[in-house]
Amino acid sequence: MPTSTIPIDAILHTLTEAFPDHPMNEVTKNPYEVLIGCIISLRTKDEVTIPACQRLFPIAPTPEAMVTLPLKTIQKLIYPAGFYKTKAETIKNISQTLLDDYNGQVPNTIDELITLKGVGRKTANLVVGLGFGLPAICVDTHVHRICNRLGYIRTKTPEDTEMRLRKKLPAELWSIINWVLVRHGQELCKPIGARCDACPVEQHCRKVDVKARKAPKTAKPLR
DNA sequence: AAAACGGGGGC
DNA sequence: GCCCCAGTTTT
Repeated sequence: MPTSTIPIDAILHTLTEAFPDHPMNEVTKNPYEVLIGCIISLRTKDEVTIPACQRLFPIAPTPEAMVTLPLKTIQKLIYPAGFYKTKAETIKNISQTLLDDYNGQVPNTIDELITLKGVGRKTANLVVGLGFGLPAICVDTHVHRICNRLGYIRTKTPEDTEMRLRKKLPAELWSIINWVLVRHGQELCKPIGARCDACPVEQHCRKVDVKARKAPKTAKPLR
């Protein structure tokens, strides 16, 4: 009984065993801290982001506490995460906006979240999914690539992918792809040189557009 | 759609 | 030094 449908739920279930939780949710599930953690994580690896969060959150777990911290203090706490000056300003600015416009609460809708300066679609979706536990899809290049590589969908841009996933994928599976597919993409299902040998879901994969690593050049022509 | 922006980390 | 990085903002 061959089926033309990719068993996406089985694939996600298998990958969830490999990547049980989003790193940020191992630090906090508090919406405010998730939001601030997302700012710290911009263009920054998890292993640097997490310690920065663990230094900052105990000192300033709320917008009220955060706005009392001098900018320099925030900068120092998050320093190794990079972009520390901009990030500190963004963190303080967001906290003040939450106090001014949202009674100190983090809004739980994409539309409201993206009005905060420094918060875009990706961060907004992570806050909704990780902070509030609501269905949210955060499509990046990894998710986009893997969904197409599996043959689950065929789309040109991450935006298209997000739209298609909203239609095709059951809402209860939305938020888990935020970390499962990203992690999978970072560690195994890479853009070039995918490690299909170690892939736990290779049996389900159609390997659309899988690129091998280019053979190393054997010799440079001398002259 | 593409560039600008920003700074530490890996190599 | 040079390039990368789960992004956001501006042109």
